[in-house]
Parts: sequence; structure tokens; C-alpha cells
Amino acid sequence: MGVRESAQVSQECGDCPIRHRAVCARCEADELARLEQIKYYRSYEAGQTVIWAGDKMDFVASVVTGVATLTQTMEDGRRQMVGMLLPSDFVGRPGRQNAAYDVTATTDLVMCCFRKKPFEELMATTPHIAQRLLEMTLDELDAAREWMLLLGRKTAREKIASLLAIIGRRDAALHLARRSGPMVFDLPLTREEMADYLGLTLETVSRQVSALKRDGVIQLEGKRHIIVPNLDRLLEEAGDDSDGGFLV
Amino acid sequence: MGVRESAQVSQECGDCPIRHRAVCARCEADELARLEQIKYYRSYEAGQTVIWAGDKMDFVASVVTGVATLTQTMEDGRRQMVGMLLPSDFVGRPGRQNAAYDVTATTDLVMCCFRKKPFEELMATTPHIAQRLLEMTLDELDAAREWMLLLGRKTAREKIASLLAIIGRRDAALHLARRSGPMVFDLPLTREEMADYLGLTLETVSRQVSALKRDGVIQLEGKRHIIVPNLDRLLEEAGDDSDGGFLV
DNA sequence: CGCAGTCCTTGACGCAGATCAAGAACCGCG
DNA sequence: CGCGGTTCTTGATCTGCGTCAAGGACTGCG
Repeated sequence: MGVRESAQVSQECGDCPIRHRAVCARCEADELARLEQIKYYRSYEAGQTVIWAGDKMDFVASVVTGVATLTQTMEDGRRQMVGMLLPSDFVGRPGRQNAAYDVTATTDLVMCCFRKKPFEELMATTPHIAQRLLEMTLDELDAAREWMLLLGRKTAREKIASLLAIIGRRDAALHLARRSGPMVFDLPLTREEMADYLGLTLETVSRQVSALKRDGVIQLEGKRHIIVPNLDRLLEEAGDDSDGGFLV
Repeated sequence: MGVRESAQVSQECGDCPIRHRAVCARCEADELARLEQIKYYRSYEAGQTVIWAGDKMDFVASVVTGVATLTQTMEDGRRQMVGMLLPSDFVGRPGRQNAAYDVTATTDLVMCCFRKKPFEELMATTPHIAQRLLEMTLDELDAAREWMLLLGRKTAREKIASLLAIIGRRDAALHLARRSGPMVFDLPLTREEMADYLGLTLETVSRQVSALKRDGVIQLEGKRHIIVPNLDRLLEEAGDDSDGGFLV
């Protein structure tokens, strides 16, 4: 409940989500951070790589606007996306030297960064930070495990429906849109990126999107703009019990 | 480094891994716990279910001996294992009412449990706990993401090789065995459980294990006892770059 | 000992999704 | 406007793994 509260607070503030979400709702840490200049912003263009796996990573960060992805690549080029970062999501691991995954901007992206060393010191002295980070990391772990079910057991059609449901839901949450009626959003990913996320090929993604369109589960304008006339229908196609997957 | 130290300490102590690993190396929390009787042990037989997904879960726990698994099940019965808990691993989420996954003992199992409510209070007053839990949760998240690559992009043969490498490695770590020579261990999972972990069917698991045996990558005595004459060969089959996957 | 139950192996066959290939739609740019 | 580049769609074919089916190995029990 304390958590829910601070999440709401962050909606009012277009400035830096890390302040409210990761550090401390009371902002004493943020004050400190500003004073010591450990906090700064970076922006990237769509397609730019933020960090390569294995590179030294001297900051932790939180997405302000845009979408970034985490991907792993095998030697022979097979790629698997292992995370999608939307506004307010956190990247970087306190206590680790090097990045474990490639981080790429898939849209124009602004991140709010904290230099790692002082951030770790801050964490050691401000218990709220570790607790909030734990909260967020547990959410990510749940999302990752939900994704494991998708990757291991769902059909291509179910995978696509699940992805659309998740993106649409997160998009709606961002815009505070509790509008009734159809869910409408733009895909922030190319077909290839979708494929890398879902463990499919881009051809299969394209075919299944077309099939969902043909069957009236979704409508699309252009290639990226999605309209979901009936969310329950989509969730049914996603094969999810309960409420469509993510517990967040 | 503080972490590493406490992990070593836990090796010397057959009592309760949670004490050193999750709570606090200095044991003040443990002392408190004992006094207030919030800590207790439970044992389960192989095959027993510890908790069903959705059930109320009023404790958090750490595995003392044996192996437990976390699985998700879809309405139509498709199952995906999303975690394997070996000694010293932690289950349960502070702040959540109900279990998100089925937890099952695959071997005889002893767990060290903390009643959740007091554990959460302990966490609020003892910063070390949240920090240690964050550490552990980040490790689990890395493992989950590694597993996403396996589920999404690896072939059946690579999946089997990866699983064997991970089990063998963890087994070796438990027994402090830095012995050179072949890696030897017993599989704690049935073929069906392996299949549920890897997103395969049990027939495919069986076939691929046979194939790895035929090709001399592994030897097996009975159905569960595995000998890996050449670990590098196995890792190569697993398709892993670096050191075989888990960063732990 | 035989018998039932569990776990595992192996074979034959089919299909979902990968692969290969061609071209369409859309974009910015000269 | 035409042109090249990127992204997407769709078709034809192939294949790795799932499905179905039969039987073997091992265990505990009467």
C-alpha cells in the first residue's frame, strides 16, 4: 500500500521516476542526489544501443520516456529478448561491474541515470532504496517467469495475443486511460523485435498478426497501430487464465 | 564480498541457511527470530506439494536439504517449470498474500520457514535483510533470463546439455567438490520434470539424453546417475558462450 | 516368485513453425 | 516524381519436435 501510494505520486511528476519509485517517496535521497550531482539524464535515438553486454556499466537508470529492450545473443546470432523497459522501469544491477545484456532503444528514449558508486552508497544508508528495489525486482522476476511459460508452452498465436495484451495494458496504465471501449495503442516494436521477444521468426509473427486480424480479434491501421475491440477475446486467445498474465 | 563471506559461513552450518544468507550474517535477527518463535522447520516427502498456486502463503522459507520446483500450469494442463530450488534457495515473496506458483518437492525436502508477518517486520527494521534478499532476487532474475534464452532459442539437444551443466554445476558447488576429473551427479528430476523445465515433451528428453550418451558427451548408470567426462564438451553442446550460462 | 505400478525408451507418423524466396508497402531524399 | 532502403506480407517447402503407440526396466508388494 505504501508502494501503491508512491507509484501514484510518480504519475504527478514528469521529472524523474527514479525519485519516487526507486529511491524514496520522501525525496530526501533525491535531494542528496541532486546536491552531489550523481543524477543526470541521457537521451538516445530509436535504434541506438545504450550498452553492449559485457561492457562496463558505471550507472543505474530508470526509463523516463520511450522503450528500451534487453537482449541476449548467442555466438551464431540467435537472439532472445529478455526484457522490455517502459517508462518508470529500472535497469542496472547494484553490485555488478558489467552489463549482462545488450540494452537498445527501440524508440527515442530518455533515461534518468545515477552514477553507480554513489548510488550504492546511497542504498547502504537509505533502507527505503533497497526495499523499493526489491519490490521492483520481484515484479520483474514474476514477469520473467510468466514469460517462461509463454516461451516454453504457448503456441505462436497465443504468444502474439499475449504480447499485444501486455503492451496494450502497459500503454493504458501509462496514459491513465481507464476509458472503456476498445483498447488502442501503437506497437513500439518491429516484427523482428516481436519475434525476438517471443522466440519466433519474423515471418511467423507477421502471419499470426494477419490471422488475428482476419479473425477479427484485432484491427490494424498501418503496420503498427493496433485496435483491440474486445479485450476479453484477446485474453482468451492468449491462453491466460486469471487476468492476462502479469501480476504487476 | 560481504556476500561471499556469508555464503561461505553458511557452508559450515548445517542448521539453517536462512540465518546466514537471507537474514543477517551477524545473527542478531536470528536471535530475535528464535525468541519469538517465528522460525520453524518443515519436511516433505518426494512428490508432495508444498503449496498450490493461489493458496494463501503465510510464510517465507529457504531450502535446507533436497530439491523443490516452481511450476505454472495452464487451464488445459500444459505445464512449465519456472524455477528449481536447491539448498539455500529462497521461496516466498514478502508483501504478497498468495503463492504465484505450485511448489513441489521432487526429492525429500526440508525447509526452514519464517512466519511472514514477523519476517516482514524484521525486514523493515533490519536493513541487511532487504539488501541480502535483493542480492538473491537479482541472481534469480538473471537465472530466469538465461532460461528465457534457452526456452526461446535453443534446440532440444542444447536444452538438455544446458540443464545437465546447470545441475552438475550446482551439485558440485554444494559438495564443495573442486575435484578435477569427470563431473558426476544424480539427476533430481524425472524425465517428465526435465521436459516441463525445458519446454519439451518427455519423449524428446529421453531421445536427446540417449543421443548425448550415444555421442559420448555423457555416460549414464541407471537412469539418473550422470557422468560427464568432459565438461567443456558438454558446455559446447549447450551452445553457451562464456562459462555455461548462469552468472551465479 | 509373479504382478502391478512407475518410469523410461524407441519407433512411426504428422504438423506447427522454420526456412527460403519473391514481391508489396512505405519512408525519406535527390 | 522516381529511387533505394527498410519493413512487412505471403507463398512453397522442409524439418524438429510433438503425438501416438508399444514395450522394456526397475521397484515394491503380496
